[in-house]
Amino acid sequence: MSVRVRFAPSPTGYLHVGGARTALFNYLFAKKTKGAFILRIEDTDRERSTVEAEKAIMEDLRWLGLHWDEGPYRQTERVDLYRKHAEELVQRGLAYPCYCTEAEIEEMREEMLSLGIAPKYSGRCRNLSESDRKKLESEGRVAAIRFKVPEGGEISFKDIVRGELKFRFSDIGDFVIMRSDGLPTYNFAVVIDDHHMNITHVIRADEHIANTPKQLLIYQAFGWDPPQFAHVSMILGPDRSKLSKRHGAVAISQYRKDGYLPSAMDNYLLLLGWSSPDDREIFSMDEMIELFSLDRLSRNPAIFDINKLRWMNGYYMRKLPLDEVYEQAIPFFLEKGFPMNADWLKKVVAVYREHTSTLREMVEEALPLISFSLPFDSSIEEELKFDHVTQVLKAFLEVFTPYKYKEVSASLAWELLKGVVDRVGLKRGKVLFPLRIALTGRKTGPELYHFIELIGVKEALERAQRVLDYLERR
RNA sequence: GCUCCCGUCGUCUAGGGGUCUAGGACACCGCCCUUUCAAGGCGGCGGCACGGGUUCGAAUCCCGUCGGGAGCGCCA
Repeated sequence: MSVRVRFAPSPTGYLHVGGARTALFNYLFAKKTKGAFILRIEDTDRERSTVEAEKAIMEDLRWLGLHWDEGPYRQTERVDLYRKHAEELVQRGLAYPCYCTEAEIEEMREEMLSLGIAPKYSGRCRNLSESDRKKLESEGRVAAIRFKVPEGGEISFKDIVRGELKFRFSDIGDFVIMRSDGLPTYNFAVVIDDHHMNITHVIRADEHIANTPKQLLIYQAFGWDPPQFAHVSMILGPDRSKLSKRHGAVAISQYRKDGYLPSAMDNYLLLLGWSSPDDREIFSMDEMIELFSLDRLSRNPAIFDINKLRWMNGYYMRKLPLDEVYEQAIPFFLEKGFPMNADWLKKVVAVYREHTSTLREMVEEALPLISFSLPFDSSIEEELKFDHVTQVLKAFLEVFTPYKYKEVSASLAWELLKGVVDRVGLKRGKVLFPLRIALTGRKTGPELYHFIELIGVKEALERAQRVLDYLERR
């Protein structure tokens, strides 16, 4: 039987890094085994599910390059299926209607907790007679349906990443499978769907381990073969608790907005819980697919390290084909008001990607190319207070003026700059640094000759002249 | 409280009885390069949670302790 896996987010928020990693693992496994990757939207929580969230999640999955082969299936479009199966269980005596209210259950829960026993459903409605039911219904109570968990015994399964896992029935209370609003609960819908969708492997986060015995019970009740399970450890924040908003950005869309590349994101996520047989860490999507295997999944939780992501993103910015980085950078250039001249912008990318870590940073660094205004910030002005600065500017004007209307390459610009240095007769740094300040208004940036090539000699001369006038007027 | 999961450099990890003086990557520190910041090159710092076993031999196997995490919902 060919592999079929699914990613099943609930559309109650944006795709976060943990979900993205789960999706990635499923995707890689599907591609690796030439199986199918299915997208299923678990939207049975009507309160919190939104179509916006669903769209956002799909957009982020596409951005990451995790394209699904089937779906999206929505659980709210399949309620008849769940209802039918729930009724079957009731008829067979494996499930029963429960009339307890939320308040009553909460009360029981508190009480058990205070008594120091595991808070699970008491089974109060388990053995209701037909007349009891009628009476409760006449009170206007609407029933939920609970699964009847066997009294004694245990259930075990073999997890691909964790090995044999065992649970006692006595620790599991009768759990709701159909809510009083007629929609299935997670534990029920997953099983019905995974079975009907012929899912062969369930790759999901660690936090679902405790749900697995309940799901197994349902498989058993229907006489279905369960899929194989692979429970991946969770992604934690720096304080070792489950990664959440208070740890900083967790939404994939936020990383996109911050100027991260999807390829870097995928690669980094892969390393959070998976390692290659050799020491390699950088993989293209094709290589990931080629190398991925479930048996190299890590058992321990991983802390999300933005630092390494940043490094990796910078690495990808430098290694990826120029055109690809340029494509990704376009929105950032637009946002900052850069002129949309593709040839020129590609040169800008070629220069500025060398020393920045994100697209946003790269564009921010390149801002002096399109904006220049005096006076500079006071900390920058400090650098212009030396006597030799006017001398430097004059020498620059003299050397570059003959090239005012010419195309000057970076290498020619470099030759000319060396001429300026000679003319001033000071050390390179003494000459080039103030010149950098004057032309860019910043202390840092790419090599000056690159900068001059990018803005053109005419613009450079104008800037130098303006700074010179400004200094002399002072 | 109960159940379950997990403990190798600060972080991600390799390792699965001898080849471990524990390997790689990020971060950090230093040096080189240099026109600034980076990038790059070279080098350095740094870890098997603890205690008992088993064994000729344990990071690796077993037990316990401690620590961290998750679950215990008519959320998923």
